[in-house]
Amino acid sequence: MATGRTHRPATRSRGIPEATVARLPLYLRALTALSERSVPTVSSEELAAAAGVNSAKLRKDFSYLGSYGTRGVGYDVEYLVYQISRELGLTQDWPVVIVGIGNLGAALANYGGFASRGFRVAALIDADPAMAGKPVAGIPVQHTDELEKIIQDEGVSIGVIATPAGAAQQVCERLVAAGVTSILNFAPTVLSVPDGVDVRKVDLSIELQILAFHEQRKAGELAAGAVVPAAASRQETAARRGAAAGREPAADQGPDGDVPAVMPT
Amino acid sequence: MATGRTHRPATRSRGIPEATVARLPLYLRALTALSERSVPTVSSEELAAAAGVNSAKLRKDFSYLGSYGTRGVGYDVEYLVYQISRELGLTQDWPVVIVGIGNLGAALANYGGFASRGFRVAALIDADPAMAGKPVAGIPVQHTDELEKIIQDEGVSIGVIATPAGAAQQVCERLVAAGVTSILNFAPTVLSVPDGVDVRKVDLSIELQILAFHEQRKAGELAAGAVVPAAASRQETAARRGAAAGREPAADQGPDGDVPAVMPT
DNA sequence: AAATGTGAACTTTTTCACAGCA
DNA sequence: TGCTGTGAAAAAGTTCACATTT
Repeated sequence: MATGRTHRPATRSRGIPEATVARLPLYLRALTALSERSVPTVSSEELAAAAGVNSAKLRKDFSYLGSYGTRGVGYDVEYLVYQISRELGLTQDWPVVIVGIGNLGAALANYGGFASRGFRVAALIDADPAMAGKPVAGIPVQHTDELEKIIQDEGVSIGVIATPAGAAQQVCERLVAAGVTSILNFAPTVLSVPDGVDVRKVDLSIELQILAFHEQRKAGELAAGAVVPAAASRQETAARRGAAAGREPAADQGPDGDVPAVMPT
Repeated sequence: MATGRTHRPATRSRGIPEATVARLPLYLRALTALSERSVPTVSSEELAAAAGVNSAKLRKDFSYLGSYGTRGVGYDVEYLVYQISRELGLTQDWPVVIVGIGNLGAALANYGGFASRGFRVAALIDADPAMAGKPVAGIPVQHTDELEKIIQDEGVSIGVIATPAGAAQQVCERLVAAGVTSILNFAPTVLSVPDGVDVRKVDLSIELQILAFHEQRKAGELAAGAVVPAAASRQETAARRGAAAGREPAADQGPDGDVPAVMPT
């Protein structure tokens, strides 16, 4: 819509598909693990297995970044780590504020994966005056009154909302007004933001509900000679509805693709 | 190599697209809010706005469930709440165990949205003997040794893993061996599970990295006459790479679709 | 008049399969 | 020979636009 350019990517299109972007952190994690084990190169097959995707997808994903592999050999681990990090913007410093230091906010502040990879917790903010000054994960909690000042002083462009649902929209608006342009929302609400502001949502109960949906399906299918030999008759099996629901096999995927099926037994 | 059933869904496919399933909890939440305000009916337009999607998508989604609306009128809120709940399997009781009661596990145990909507925290499990018996969110923590017994006794089919990454795969295998067939994984690892077991992953650092990617793009695009008038020159703007990257406008989406653009300013 | 439900067009994502290169 | 990189095909998801129903 907005841009008038609707012709085919004429020359070198820098447009990485959203689905690919969402998988880059996955590859990066797998690569980092390999790097720590001093593995010098890796094939698309191996890396794909480690990341839990299929190798064709991985190769296609990488092809959007450029030609970073060597035919007949594979990918240089260190080099790929660098390329993906740079593509994701992790070679720069991202100061982040966490608003709402309840149970979840504290967990986030303590979460190691946050601090690594270029993200730095610039401030913890809570509306409760009793929390002010109290250190969480070694960082003193500051009062909401300070929000705008902190964001401007630290140059924060990414905010994390871990407040109750009722406070989220208001916090969001203050963050945005102060200059934040990317928000990670843990509150179970739909946030309204102006154009140009990115919101990503993490919702625990939604994930559980999706699992429940598939779980129910499995219960309904257990008569049709499916998998899952152990303990299958535990549910009340309320799945009475449409006629014999002969859909897919029971195997299912995670949020963004495949889950490698490796029998541990 | 588990199931041999690969035939096509023969007759009336009860197959609800995965993307639709992922949005049902969103609709349900919006509907529940309307229900609490005693709103009797709602149009696709209104409901879509509340859920943060577009109305055509919502109607299409609902069409997979059946014809639950009334032309010229809209949808009966209570009726839809019931239908979606049932479709998601939330009309039955889902006992859930949470393994790993650190900061995050405790946050999850305390999270209200968990307990509502059919999910019941059947047990909190931690490997630390010092935690045993200590109540979290009113539920005494039990030791990992009890894991199998709890799952069998309570008929648990959904497990939540909130352990450190190093313990996750092992916990996962014990859960699965004991009969769990759906897992919500908060540990930053790819879990290997047998066929027929569902895994969904929630990964805080991945979400942040995706935000960083888009944030970097914005910084690189700010020369091209984009949006974001306020405080735009804060980043180091390392985005020097491909030639003039004239892609989309700066507006972006969340994990599963649209973000309503409502200027608060 | 208003709003659903849905074929059809379109877009995005995944998968296939193999040419091409080290 | 082995593995990448990628066109082309297939599948999944989204949006359009309007016939249909209340």
